[in-house]
Amino acid sequence: MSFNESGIHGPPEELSKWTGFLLNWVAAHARDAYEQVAARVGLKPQHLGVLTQIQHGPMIQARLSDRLMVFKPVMVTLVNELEAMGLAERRPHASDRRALEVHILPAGLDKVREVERLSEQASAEFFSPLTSDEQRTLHDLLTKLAKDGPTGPWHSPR
Amino acid sequence: MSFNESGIHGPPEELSKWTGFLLNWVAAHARDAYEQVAARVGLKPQHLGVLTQIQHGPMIQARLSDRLMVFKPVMVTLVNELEAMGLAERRPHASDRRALEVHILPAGLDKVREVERLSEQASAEFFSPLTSDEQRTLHDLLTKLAKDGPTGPWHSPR
DNA sequence: TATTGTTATACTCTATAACTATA
DNA sequence: TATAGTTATAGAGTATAACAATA
Repeated sequence: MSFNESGIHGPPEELSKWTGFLLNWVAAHARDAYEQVAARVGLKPQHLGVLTQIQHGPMIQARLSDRLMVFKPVMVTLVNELEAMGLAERRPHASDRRALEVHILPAGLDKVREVERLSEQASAEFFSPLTSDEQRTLHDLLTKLAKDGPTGPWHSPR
Repeated sequence: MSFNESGIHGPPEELSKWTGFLLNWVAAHARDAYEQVAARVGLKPQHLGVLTQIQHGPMIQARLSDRLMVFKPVMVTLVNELEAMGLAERRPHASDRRALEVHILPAGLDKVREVERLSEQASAEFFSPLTSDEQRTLHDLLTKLAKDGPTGPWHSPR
């Protein structure tokens, strides 16, 4: 975990006051765990974001930018890298000659499946301090916050 | 909220699978809420981190670096800024002539108190989709993860 | 006039290195 | 030999601007 992607400030001792601090602390470690999973297959989380989005069918780059909430220039780089690794490829769009569809390749699908396996393991380990019931409860509570909270809709970059 | 401090990737729709994704999504918004609180008193979260640490007594810079998990050069800048704003000041350490104690000033204490007030409001609003019982439950579950989980001890930068 | 993809560029944040002074 | 503070600098990551091609 890099410094201060832990969010806000400070180690656990003083996180107890605002639940939000605690939330950030735990989330930072979850993020870290997932980053490690991605690293194990030689990818960054964003690469997996793209592969996951296109695993059941192609998507044009602009849509990927929107969905993954990254700026267009970043998506250019990500797709370049995925092409270089032979995990995905750009193909011209049938009707819109401006657009490029990003298709997943067999090797890309393999990566997705391996990461699914690894991240299920990682997730199980990460939440192991909680019972199955507690894990369900946590999931429900977070879902409520994500749905009803001020985490509203999203407007994409350009 | 800046893009991808949302963590990992993607908007809420697909966050349901791994609780960790959900966790990150919600945490990003909590972080954002707190950043807005800090911004309302003209500070960054890290400034408040420093002020909070020294509100009940001075601390030398190196300790602040450790506690807030930021690199030494960052702490130099933060304390410079706090001094420029008249919220804190450096004073020589009594016995160790290498060290500088960072003391909070009256204006700094005022800021801390105002932020406490504002962030209690913000917190209440943020977690309002949950009942008081649910909020307590969430706090307990997160505490368990922070305490027993792989969020282990910390080794400070230099 | 707006959108897609790309390049180039700026800005911020994170991290390291090197140095002085002191322990 | 190690620690405290500072300066300088390198490197990622994030964001904007501008352009050509197409809608």
